[in-house]
Amino acid sequence: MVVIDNGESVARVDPITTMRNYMAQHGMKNSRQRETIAEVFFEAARHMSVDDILEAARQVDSRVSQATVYRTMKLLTECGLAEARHFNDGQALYEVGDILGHHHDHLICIDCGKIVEFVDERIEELQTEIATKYGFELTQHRMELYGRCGDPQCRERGN
Amino acid sequence: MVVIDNGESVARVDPITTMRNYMAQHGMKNSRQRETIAEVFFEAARHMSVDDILEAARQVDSRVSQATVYRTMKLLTECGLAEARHFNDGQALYEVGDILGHHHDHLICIDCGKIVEFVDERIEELQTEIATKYGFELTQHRMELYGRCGDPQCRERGN
DNA sequence: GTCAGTGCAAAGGTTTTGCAATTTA
DNA sequence: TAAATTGCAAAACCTTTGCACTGAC
Repeated sequence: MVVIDNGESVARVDPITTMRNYMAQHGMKNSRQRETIAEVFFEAARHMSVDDILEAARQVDSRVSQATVYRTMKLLTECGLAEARHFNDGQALYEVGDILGHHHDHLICIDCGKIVEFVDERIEELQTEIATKYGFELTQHRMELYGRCGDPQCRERGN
Repeated sequence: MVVIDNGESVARVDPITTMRNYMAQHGMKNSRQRETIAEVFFEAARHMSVDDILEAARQVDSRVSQATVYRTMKLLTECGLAEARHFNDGQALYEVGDILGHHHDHLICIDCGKIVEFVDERIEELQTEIATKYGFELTQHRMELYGRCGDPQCRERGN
């Protein structure tokens, strides 16, 4: 169960229920694999690649294939329950969607790969202002800051 | 010839000269293909995929291969003369680097694919502030706003 | 003449897809 | 039982790379 507190009201969204509703509304059938994949993904609640998810799902049920993970994550993305990120132009990383957690942006260490999530309301407001200025109706945005984290334990790439 | 006006001083950077200097400093040889590719890329000065660049280069010199375009764009990226963008997780789009044009962010129409470039100093400042707050030394950032452009001529995707 | 650059095609990595078999409702 | 889902492997897609040949210095 995830709680969203947007400062005005509190909504409770259960991702598994949301997924089931979405499937029902779209003439889709549920399956053992989809439930397993969704469970491990929402339980971990962190940035996971398809292979991470596959590995975790197989610990619960060894009969899950990579293709099904790809298909299920696409489904969850369509629901708005998951979002794909491409920080490094390699494998996509999935994280829980805005409707479950708070929207946030990312700060990524170019040496150790550490990812910090943050929100800054001033930036959110400026983004809307800029979109409006150019006649756009904003639907989504992506902001990623890259730098060196300065952590003493930071291991440079290649170590 | 590209002019950079950063508000304090004005520098003139010729990309072809910069590329030649870079190659000389790195024990590389120039070639007919590299000059052709660089010429068409800097002349167009817009977002171009590798295939766009290949097509344009072949109109000048039919003996240019895709592999050489990839290799040359990588070289130009290392020089800072070009930057790769991945707006849609498909083919990369290249644009001229910050040292040639002003740094800018992007507003992308999700219906017609139109790309608007913009700069907002307030956002630039906030980004640095946020990175500092989390102990990061900012090296680079990426901000993309997605929405509907509201243009009457906007053709929805798939048309 | 030497060594870097090229073109080609093959290989690489990630994601999608066709299809027969299976599972769900 | 009909229709959607699965697993497998092949294909698709973008990009990189090995190698013999070409071309720049």
